[in-house]
Amino acid sequence: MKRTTIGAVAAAAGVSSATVSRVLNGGPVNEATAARVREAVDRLQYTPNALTKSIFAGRSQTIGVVIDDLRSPFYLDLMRGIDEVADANGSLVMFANTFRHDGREAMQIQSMDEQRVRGLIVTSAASADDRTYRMAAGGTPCVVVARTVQDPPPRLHSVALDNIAAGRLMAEHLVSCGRRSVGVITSGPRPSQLGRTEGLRRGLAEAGLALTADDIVTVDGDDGAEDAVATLLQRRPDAVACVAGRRTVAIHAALLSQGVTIPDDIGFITMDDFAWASALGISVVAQPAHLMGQRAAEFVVENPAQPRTVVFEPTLVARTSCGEATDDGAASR
Amino acid sequence: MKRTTIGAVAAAAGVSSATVSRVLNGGPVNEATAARVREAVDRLQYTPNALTKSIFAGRSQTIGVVIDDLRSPFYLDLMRGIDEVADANGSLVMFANTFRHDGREAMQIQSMDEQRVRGLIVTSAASADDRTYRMAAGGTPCVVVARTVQDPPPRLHSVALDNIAAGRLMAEHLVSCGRRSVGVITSGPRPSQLGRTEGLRRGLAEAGLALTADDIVTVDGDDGAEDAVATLLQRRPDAVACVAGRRTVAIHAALLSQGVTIPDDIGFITMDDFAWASALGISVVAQPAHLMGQRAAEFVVENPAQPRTVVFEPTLVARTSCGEATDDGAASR
DNA sequence: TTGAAAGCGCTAACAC
DNA sequence: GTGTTAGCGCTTTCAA
Repeated sequence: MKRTTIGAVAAAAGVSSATVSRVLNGGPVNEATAARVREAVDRLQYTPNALTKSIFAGRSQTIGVVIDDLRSPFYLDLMRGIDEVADANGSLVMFANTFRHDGREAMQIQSMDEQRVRGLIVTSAASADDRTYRMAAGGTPCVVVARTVQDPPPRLHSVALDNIAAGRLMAEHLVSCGRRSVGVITSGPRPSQLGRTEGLRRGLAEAGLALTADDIVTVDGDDGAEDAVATLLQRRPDAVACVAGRRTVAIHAALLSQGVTIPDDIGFITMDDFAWASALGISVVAQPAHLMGQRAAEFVVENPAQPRTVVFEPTLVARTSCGEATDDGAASR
Repeated sequence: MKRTTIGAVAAAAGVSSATVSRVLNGGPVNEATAARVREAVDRLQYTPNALTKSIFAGRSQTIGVVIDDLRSPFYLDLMRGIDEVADANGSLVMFANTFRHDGREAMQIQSMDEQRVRGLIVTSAASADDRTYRMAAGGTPCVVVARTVQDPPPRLHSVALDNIAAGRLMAEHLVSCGRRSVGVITSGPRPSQLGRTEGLRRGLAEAGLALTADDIVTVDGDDGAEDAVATLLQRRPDAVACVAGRRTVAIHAALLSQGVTIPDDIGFITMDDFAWASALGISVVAQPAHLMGQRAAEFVVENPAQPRTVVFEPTLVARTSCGEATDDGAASR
């Protein structure tokens, strides 16, 4: 199953392979010769080998993305943003899903490096940081998403969310809807989760409300949702704030299955907007995921040497799941 | 920004590059020499160039996926299935999103071919068929998803759904819930849509119910949902069947915004299961998307010469959006 | 404007 | 076991 090579085309057109290369990549070539070459390309159905090309360039035209969990609405939108600017820049995107399987991350990043990707976008845990540092040091622009890195070396950029502000937004909305004791669901001690929880704490504190360690529970995957919610409900909160966007479905289902009604018994707010949120009346704090993806890809394409960091502001999308907001924060449910 | 090459490692270890290659890829090497080489690899942080490797193999280890629209729950699950078997086979997946932008498809397939992907999985329109045929003819295993191809050449496989059965399932459920006049929403004259509509027609016919051309309207993107639903509602159907899974959100929203209540005024059933369907009580006919993705990737990995076709059976996931089902099909709402 | 030749980083024969 | 020598398919000097 031998493929047509540039040499075969050259032979068919009666020119040298250098000439074929020139007509394909735009060098100075006689129009008549060029026409002959193009005819041969068509006739032989020649498809240039991008792999070989990349050997010369030193790298491919592909942008690598190592992602946590494609199912999360946030990552989906992020991907679309990345894909858009990749496409606009003649790049393809190569993609690997870690499914939060630690250890897989490092291997996948390594694979991307072996593929000589034009740039790397990672949404993974800090565990893979040294591999990323190494890649950046090797000259590949890297972008860490959803997390800032301290003291980044050249070519290591980040695109993040102001998580404190996100938590604060949640708290303010909850308070303005008259909620006074909120339970928090987090997916673990990652920076984003910690930041949002801290924001929540501060926002609540400003209203004279305290958030104690007991008010915060950790979900362990979707399967842990029932347990987490049951634990939280024992403290009889009047609202639940979920700072782990990817667990929204499971937490919401658990809430309902425990027999509470939203927003009458309990208010509910979560992270990341999603298509069905509006049908369900679920209030959320949204990240500009699409924009963040675009920005990340732009960092790759522009490839600045100096490390860049951009922090986006979250926005509140108030619907009905926390009750009605009032200016003075009085209860209105 | 020169990268470490195999030659540099060889020099550092005082051996030839052939020996380095052997320790990396498992050839017969003296353990002492091997140790020295590995030390040099670590010290120099050598990352082999997968691109160059692929030149020899004639192709890369990457599986290409050209997808319609990542946002659709079906494609998301499909991707996860593909990714799983790719990962298990040491392959990465390279991905391009056409967003149904005709013409982009052909270009993206061409790009995949230039990347010498190990195999191609396409979910695209028939418009790109000749490019796919050509790739298959060139020796690259290709899998068309969600559509069967007639008279496939060697290495052109397909993974599809029994669309007629899907439509029939919808019809049967609707009928058993006592619905007698159903309106259908489709996204256009693609084989899958046509098949499901035909299945619906047959299923309804068996219950003595007719489906006329006026009962079928086409949505033009999410923005067309309001119009499509308004048109359909003028005929006062007692149920709406949406055979375009990707439009579920928009159609559902349009239904509500026109003031109908589900299932009291109108029954609603759609294609493809999704995480929130259960919270919303929406009945669906589901495709085994995850399995289909796995199967598609397996065809690529196994690379049989003979064209293979596998047609999956859809399943009904009955919830509450059509009312309660009864055995005799009497109304029960 | 074109061709010959060198070489990108690696693997695969073939000797030793 | 290990080194030498050819390439893989392409681009890129350098002459002509």
